[in-house]
Amino acid sequence: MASRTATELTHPTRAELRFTAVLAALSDPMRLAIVARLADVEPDGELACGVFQLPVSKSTQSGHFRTLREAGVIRQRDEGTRRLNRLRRTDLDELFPGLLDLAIPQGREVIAGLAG
Amino acid sequence: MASRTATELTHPTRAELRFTAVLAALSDPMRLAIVARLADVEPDGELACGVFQLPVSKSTQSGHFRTLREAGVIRQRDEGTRRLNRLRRTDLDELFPGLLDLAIPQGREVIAGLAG
DNA sequence: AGCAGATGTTCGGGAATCCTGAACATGGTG
DNA sequence: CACCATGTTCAGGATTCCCGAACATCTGCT
Repeated sequence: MASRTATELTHPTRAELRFTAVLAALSDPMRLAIVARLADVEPDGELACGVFQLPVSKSTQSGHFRTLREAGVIRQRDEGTRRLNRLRRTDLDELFPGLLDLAIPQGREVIAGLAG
Repeated sequence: MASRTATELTHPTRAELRFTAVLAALSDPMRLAIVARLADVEPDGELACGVFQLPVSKSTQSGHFRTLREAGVIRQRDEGTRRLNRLRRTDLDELFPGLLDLAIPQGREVIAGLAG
C-alpha cells in the first residue's frame, strides 16, 4: 500500500519547518498521543501507523499522520506493507527547544485518558 | 460597546487551561503577532484591540481575540468603549513553561514581516 | 438632552477544512 | 494465484474561518 507512486512522501526540510504549522499539528489530542508514543521508542525507534489504536477511523488516522509529516513533526518511510514513523526530535529541538518536552507529557496524558 | 450584556467575557480558570486549546490559539500568525505585542508591554501592560493594525478585517480580528481569550492566552476587560488585553503570563508559564518564550519571538518575526 | 464619532461585536453567506465509510492500491503469505 | 493486512484516496456532510454589513455601547460636543 502507501501508494508510493501517487504521493511521494514529501517531507519539509529543517529550514522549511514553520512554527505555526508545528503548533497546529500538535494542537490535536490524537496527534499528541502519536507523538508521545513515538517519543517512547526514541531514538531511532519506529512505529507503524497501525500500532496506534486510536478511537478514530482509519482514514482520519491516516490524515493525522500526514498532517504530522507535512508539518515536519515526524518522518515517514515505507517498509513493505507498513509505513514506519519516527519523531524528528533533533530538528524540532534545534528550532523550537523545549516544545517537544512540553508536548510529550501532554500526549501521555491523552493516552492515559484513552486507556483509563 | 463590547456588548457586556450578551457575551459576559468568560475566561477559563488556570485549572481549565488546556494544552491543545492554547496550541491551537498560538498556531496562527496574526494571533502570534498579538501575543508578541502584548509581551512587549508586560507586566501589567494592557493594549486595546484597536492598536494592533493587522491586515485582516475588524470582525476577523475580533474573532482572533476571542479565540485567545477562550483558550486562556489573554485576559480581557472592558474600559469604556475599549476592550483591553493582557497576556496571562504567570498562568501560562506555570502550566506550560517555555511555551510563551518560544512563541513570542515567532510573533515578533510575524510583525517584522508585516512591517518590512 | 441629543447627536455624531469611535470602538468592537454579531450575523449571514461563501470558501476552506475535518471526519467518516466505501472503494482502491500494494505487499506479504499460504 | 487467491487472500489477507496495512494504508491511502475519494465523495459527502458537518464544522470552521473570513469577510462586509448591520448593530450595540460608550464618549464628547453643542
